Amino acid sequence: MAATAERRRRPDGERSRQKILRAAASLATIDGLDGLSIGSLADHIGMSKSGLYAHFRSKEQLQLATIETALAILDTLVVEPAEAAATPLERLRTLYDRFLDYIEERVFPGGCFFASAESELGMREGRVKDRIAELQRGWVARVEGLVQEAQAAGELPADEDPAQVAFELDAYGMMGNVGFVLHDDPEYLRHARSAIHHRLR
Amino acid sequence: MAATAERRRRPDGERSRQKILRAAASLATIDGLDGLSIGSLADHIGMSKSGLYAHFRSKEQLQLATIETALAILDTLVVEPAEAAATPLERLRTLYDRFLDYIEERVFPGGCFFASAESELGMREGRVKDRIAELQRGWVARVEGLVQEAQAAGELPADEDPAQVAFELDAYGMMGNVGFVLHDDPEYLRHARSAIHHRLR
DNA sequence: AGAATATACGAACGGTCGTGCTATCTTGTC
DNA sequence: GACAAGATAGCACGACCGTTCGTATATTCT
Repeated sequence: MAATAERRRRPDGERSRQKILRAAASLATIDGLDGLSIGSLADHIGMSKSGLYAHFRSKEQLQLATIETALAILDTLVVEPAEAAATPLERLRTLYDRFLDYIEERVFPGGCFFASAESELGMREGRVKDRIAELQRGWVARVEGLVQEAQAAGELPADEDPAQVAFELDAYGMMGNVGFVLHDDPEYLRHARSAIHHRLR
Repeated sequence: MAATAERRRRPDGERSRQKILRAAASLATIDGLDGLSIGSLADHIGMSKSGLYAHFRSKEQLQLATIETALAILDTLVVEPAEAAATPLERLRTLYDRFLDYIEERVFPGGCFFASAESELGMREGRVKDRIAELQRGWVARVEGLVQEAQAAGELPADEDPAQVAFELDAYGMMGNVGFVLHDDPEYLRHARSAIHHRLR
């Protein structure tokens, strides 16, 4: 009768897995999600290549797991604090304030993990690109929804296209990220903050 | 008497070189400037790896030459048409109109060559990254200068920070590019055009 | 305590990477 | 037509790539 004795995972293995994935998310913002190599990742955290590899069935699985790890970090640092704000407009402002903080604090050394991945994977094919595209759509949909809520609450002018507003807000964040990383100059983040706050006035 | 017999290049060699560099610029927008490999590039244009390599002293030299080739294409398709316009404001509008055309027409399969390179090389080091950063600064300086000229001509409100306006214009272009490539959806370019034209009103 | 399994390692695989060396064509100049 | 030099190809190198396998150790379950 179905002797499916599912063995439990060991805590040290789970700790290793988290360590691998956090390092992978960081290195991916420098070398790219594809440019990241298993050997250098193993060296970076002091593990053997085969020991690291055993946690995943393929490099693609490692990449997919890395994306989910980065997503959890973004949720904790950016999305969840924004959801705690009182009004839709405050949620929007907090979302982008926390987003720009998360870039400036170099949570990932190469800026926003997802901005990097979107640029890198734009023309690729496969599950990794599909997941990144899906998450980008989800982010835009969230912003667009908040804009609509703010309009319904009378906090933003109701005659503007929410999709257009969401596009512009995201553009400021994206450009702030790229400029800040490329020139190591927070001036770009100041421009982004200024543009966002002016747009949400 | 300096017998510096400068040996001339042969035209067939120059043709090959151009063919290589144009293909390299295209492939770099898919696989990245670093991800591009000499072997696959050689296969792609039907040449041997060593025959291709002989045109350059190293991969870095190939990358640097590829950047200059992409720059010449951008200049021809975007910058020069803009400079032909009558007023500063018209030059600004033409610059971004041609820029978005150049993305939409898929001059490079992965969108704007320089947008890709900026995102990829943000945290790298070396001459390739330095050149990309230099060109990005040059582009922003050009836009900022045009904004100042337009203000001096009374075509744009004089109470705005030119650097801020340039940041926002560039943000629209950048986001339009990334979204268009990632989702293969011209909606992002429409948003970019709308935002830019509204900003230059 | 003993059996079973999760974790980690070292070694090795076929393949591709960037990079040289050498030989063979092809072209322009005298 | 001879000759120098540019253009291209063939071949090989050491390094690294993702991946697999066998094995030793540490933990959990019976």
